[in-house]
Amino acid sequence: MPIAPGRGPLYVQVRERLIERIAEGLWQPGQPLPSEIMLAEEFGVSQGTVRKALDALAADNLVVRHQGKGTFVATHTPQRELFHFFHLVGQDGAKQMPVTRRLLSCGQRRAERDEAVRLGLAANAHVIEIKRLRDMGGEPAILETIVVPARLFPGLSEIDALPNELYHLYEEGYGVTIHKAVEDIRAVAADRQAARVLGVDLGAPLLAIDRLAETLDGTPVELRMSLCDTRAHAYLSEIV
Amino acid sequence: MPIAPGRGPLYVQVRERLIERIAEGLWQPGQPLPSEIMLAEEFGVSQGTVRKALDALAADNLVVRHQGKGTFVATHTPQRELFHFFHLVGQDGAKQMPVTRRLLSCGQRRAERDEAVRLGLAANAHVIEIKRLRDMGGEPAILETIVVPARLFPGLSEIDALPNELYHLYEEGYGVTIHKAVEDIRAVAADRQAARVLGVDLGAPLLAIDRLAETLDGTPVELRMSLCDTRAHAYLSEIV
DNA sequence: GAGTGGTCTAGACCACAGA
DNA sequence: CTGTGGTCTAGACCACTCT
Repeated sequence: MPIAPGRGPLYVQVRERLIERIAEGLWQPGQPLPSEIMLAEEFGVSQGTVRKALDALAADNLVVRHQGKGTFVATHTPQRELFHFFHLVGQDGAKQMPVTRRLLSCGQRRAERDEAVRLGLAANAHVIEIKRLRDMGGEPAILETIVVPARLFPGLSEIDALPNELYHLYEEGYGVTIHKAVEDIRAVAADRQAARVLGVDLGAPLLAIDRLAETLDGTPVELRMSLCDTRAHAYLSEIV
Repeated sequence: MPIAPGRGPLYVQVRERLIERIAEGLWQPGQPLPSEIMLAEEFGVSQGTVRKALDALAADNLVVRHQGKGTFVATHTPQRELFHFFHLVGQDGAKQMPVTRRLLSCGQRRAERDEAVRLGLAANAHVIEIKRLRDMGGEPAILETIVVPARLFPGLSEIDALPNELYHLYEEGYGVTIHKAVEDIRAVAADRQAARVLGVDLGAPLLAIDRLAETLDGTPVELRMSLCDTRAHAYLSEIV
C-alpha cells in the first residue's frame, strides 16, 4: 500500500506503519523485517526514506540492525533486560544479575482497586501475584511483588520454576513484549515481612521501586514493587 | 581544515571536531554555529554529511536546531533544568519547581578525601559548600548539600541571593556548562538535622540522591546530595 | 557472487525566519 | 527576497554475511 501524501513527513508515516505491524505481531520478535528495498517498493518511497524510518526505530530499541544480515524485531535477552530494565549496582558501580533466592508465594486473586485502575482492568478482574526474594552478590537484597492480569498469562501461576528474567518468558510464552516502563521511587520503612526476609531491622529505610510496564501499544501489563536494601547497593540513574 | 580520510566514517569525525570546539568554548552557549553549507565547505564534505553530524549532536542535547534560523549551542534554561535534571514529581505525576526556602549555610572549606577523589582535586583543595532547604508545593521536601571546586567558582560563596537553578548561574557567571550527571539513589534514616528541617521523625526513611555532574569534556564539577521526604513526592525514572 | 545494511554525494524542493 | 534547516530522491561505492 503506497503512502498517501499530505499527512506530514513520509519517513514519519513509514515509521508509524512499521510500528503498527510490529505491535500487532505481523513480524515476531527476533524475526527479520523485509529489506529496505522491499519496503521502499511497497510504500512507494525511496530507500533513503525507509532508512530514516528504520534508523528511528533502532534508536527507540524497537528493531536491531545488522550489516549484511538485515533488520530484526528487538527481543528480550537477559543482557538487554539487565542493562535496560535493571538499575541496581554494587559499590563499585558494576551491575550484577539478581538471582531469585526463594519464591515466597505465587497465585491468583482478585485485583485491588488501584491495581485494576493502573492495569486498566475491570474492578473485579483476576490477577496473578508473584512474590519472591532476590539476592545480589549472595545476600538477600530485593523483596519483589509482581502483579499481572491473569487473562494475558494463562497458566503462569502454575509454573514451578519461574526464570530469573520474566520479560523473556512473557515474550516467548505469552506473546507479550514489554517495551517501556515508568518507575516511582520512594524511601519507606521496612514492615515485618520485609524486615524478616531481607534481614534488616523493623522500620529500617528501604528503597521502594514501583514500576508500571507497558507493551508497545501502550497497554499496561505488569505492576512490580521492589523493596530494596540499599546499604550495599544503589539505584543508578544516568542523566545525559 | 579538511578532514583526513581513513579514520572511520566522515560524519563521526565531523561530529567529534564540532564537539571539541563546543567544549573549548569557541561557540558559546546560545550562540549560532556556522550554517551547514559553511561547515561542509570548511571540512570538505557534503552538506548531507554535516547534517548527519549535527542531527547526532541535537539528539545528545548539545545543540538546538531551528528551521529558518540556524543551529545553536544548547543552554541551561530553567525549563531544561527542571525537565532534564530534576526528577521529583507529586502524587499526580506532575513536576513542580522546587523553591529554596532557606539557605542553611554557604562557605569555603577543605575537601574531604572522597570529595577530592570524586571531583578530581588535590587532597587539600578548597571547595565551596552550599546547604539549603527546598520546598515542593509549599512544604519543606529536600535538604540539599552542594559541593563544588572553589577554583572554578571564584566568589560563589559570597553571593547573597543564590538562584533557584544553579546550572544557569554556573554557565552564565563562570562559563561552566553541566552536560551530564550520574545519580546514586539510596534509602537512609533521617539524622538530627534532616529530621529537624524536613519535619520528620528521627530515623524516618528518606531518599538520598547522590549526584556527580560533569561538563562536556568529562570534568566532574559538582557533587550534590539531596535528602528527600518522599511521603508526598517520588523520584520518577522512565525506561524507554 | 548475491543480498544486506552503512556511508557519501549532488541536487531538488519545501517551510520558516527575518530584513 | 535571501538564508536557514527539513525532506526526499537517485545513484555510487563500501563492508559484511551467507551460500
